Amino acid sequence: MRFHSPAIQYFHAVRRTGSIRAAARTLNVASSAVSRQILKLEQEVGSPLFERTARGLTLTTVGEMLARHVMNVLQDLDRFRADVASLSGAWHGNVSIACIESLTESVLPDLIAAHRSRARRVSFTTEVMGSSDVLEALRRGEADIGIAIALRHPPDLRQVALKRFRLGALVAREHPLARRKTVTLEQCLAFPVIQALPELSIYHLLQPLIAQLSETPEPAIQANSIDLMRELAARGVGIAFQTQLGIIRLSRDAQLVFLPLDNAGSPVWSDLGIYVRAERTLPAFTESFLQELIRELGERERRENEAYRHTA
Amino acid sequence: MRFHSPAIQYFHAVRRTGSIRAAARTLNVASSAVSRQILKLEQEVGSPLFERTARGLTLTTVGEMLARHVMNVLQDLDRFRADVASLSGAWHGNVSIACIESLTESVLPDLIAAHRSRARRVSFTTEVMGSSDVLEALRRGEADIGIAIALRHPPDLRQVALKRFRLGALVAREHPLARRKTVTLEQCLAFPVIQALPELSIYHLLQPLIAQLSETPEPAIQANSIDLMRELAARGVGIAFQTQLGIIRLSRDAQLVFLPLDNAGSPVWSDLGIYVRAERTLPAFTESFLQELIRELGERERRENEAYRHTA
DNA sequence: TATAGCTGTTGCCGAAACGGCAGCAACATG
DNA sequence: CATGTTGCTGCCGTTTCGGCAACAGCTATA
Repeated sequence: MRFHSPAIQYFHAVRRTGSIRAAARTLNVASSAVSRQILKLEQEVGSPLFERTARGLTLTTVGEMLARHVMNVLQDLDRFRADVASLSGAWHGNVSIACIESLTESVLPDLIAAHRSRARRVSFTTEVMGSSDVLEALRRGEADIGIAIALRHPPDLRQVALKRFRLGALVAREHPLARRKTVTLEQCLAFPVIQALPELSIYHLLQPLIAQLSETPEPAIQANSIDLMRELAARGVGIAFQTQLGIIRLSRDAQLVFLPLDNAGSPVWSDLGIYVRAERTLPAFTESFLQELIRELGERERRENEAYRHTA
Repeated sequence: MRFHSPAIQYFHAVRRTGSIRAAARTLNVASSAVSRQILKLEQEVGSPLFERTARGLTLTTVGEMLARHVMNVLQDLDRFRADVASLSGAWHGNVSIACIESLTESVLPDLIAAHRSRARRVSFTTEVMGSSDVLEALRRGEADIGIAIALRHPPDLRQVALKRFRLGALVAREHPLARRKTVTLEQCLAFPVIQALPELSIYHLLQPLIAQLSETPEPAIQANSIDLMRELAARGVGIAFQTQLGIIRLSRDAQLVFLPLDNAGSPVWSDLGIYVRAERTLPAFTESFLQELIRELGERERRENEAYRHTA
């Protein structure tokens, strides 16, 4: 099913790899063929699409415009293929997800497992990265669905859902604060804390609040792994700060206690956004999973708010 | 700028004309070339795209899926072209509008004239038709922007705005009812009325209300032209029913009086929707006009509601 | 019922486009 | 300075595209 000019596929490959020869390798054609298609494209558009450097090619402004169009075409072609396939009963395809680390403990594995048990021929590709990288991966067409801390998102992305979860402190069961129902930032800073590095979005959520306080946190540990921070907190090394998306797991082996964070009397929220490329219609099977994801996150949001309502 | 396979353009032409030879004529190529491209497409998709009749070709289910994809591609190509052109300062293109008749008296001509005076190189194509035809023209890609009575719209269209205007009776200045501020349907039916034929959406707005009444309207005139109905009302032939979108014109040569309609004590609304193909990003100059259109209709909605607030 | 006009399809053939190979110059890295 | 990388370009065989003419099937008209 290759009814599109090879030029646009070659262009797409060159944009992704940043090199004509590398693109040619992934396409299994000679580099000269790729080079000529790019030159032909530039001639027809009437303007260079790439800037040539000794290392390879980078997009020009017009090139980025074409990249946007080409991505629209190729993604819509995927959707068309899926539509035709599902017409003959074959509900299969790949859902590619880019998300931040907080989802990996329970939300995503639970959902994927459940979905796979129903639709066995839908495969998944998941990649964990920082919030801004999630948005970038979506823009570049390297993921279908993105889950990230809700920052200001570029206009070519669409926020299909926004769920808010309480930010909280993770402390070991033996920790002096463990008996409390909620904690404030000030109370926490009296103890050793595990700070998130700037590459984690928790850093950007807490930094402005810490800056407002007079005291500076006692230096303990800085880390860039949610998982590592959790394990450190469990060993009593310090207090970690996270959004609480793993209630089930926590209650199972109750080594850790989650304490919702209060600031100036009100909860500290962490907004989780689900994103999709705006100029795109998702294949049916992807859309189906997306709806389940939204529903599940909404469910967890509701459950958490219920659990901590008396602490608000 | 023809970097897409000729196959999809040929397919698009065949779908529009419903015939290979006709498509070939509009494309200035031999019909055999078109025929072969269609056959090649069908081979690559693995399923027939058209049903062959003696009169020509009609789309199969798979064909309609491909038509959707091809339309997405071609419309996005148009947008890309416009984007590139506007990069070099050339802000030009064509805006194609499909709308119902109520807009032709003042809204559309005013807006187009104003827009043309600012952006002289943006041309317009306007076509007047019934509400359901407006939606169909959008779906078929024959118009960029559609304005119609807000019915249930198909999922492949997006309602970008919804404005409500009061439905009212148009009577000549000398008409016995002309002095009233509002009228009810019952009051009107005591006089000769000009009924809209089912092809006009006013028919579908009024019919359920008339059906609720015990008395049947006095037969007078049935018509399918908003303009004709207005002129007949001005000559005292009967009462016409319309949405009031021409305040300015009416106050200028006050031959006619517009009486907001009341039914069971509450106003009768006529919802006007602005539609766009859902799977599409509009070119910048089209989007610009669309925003002006929404603003203008919102403005008129506001003004009318103000003018008749005391009658509500 | 015969005819004229329409439909899509197919063989044939020249022209255009595509792609592979090998070699070029320019630049980066060691 | 040597080596490896980059993109680009003649040369040439293969594939694809498109035009012409002819064919079979259907419809409407005389």
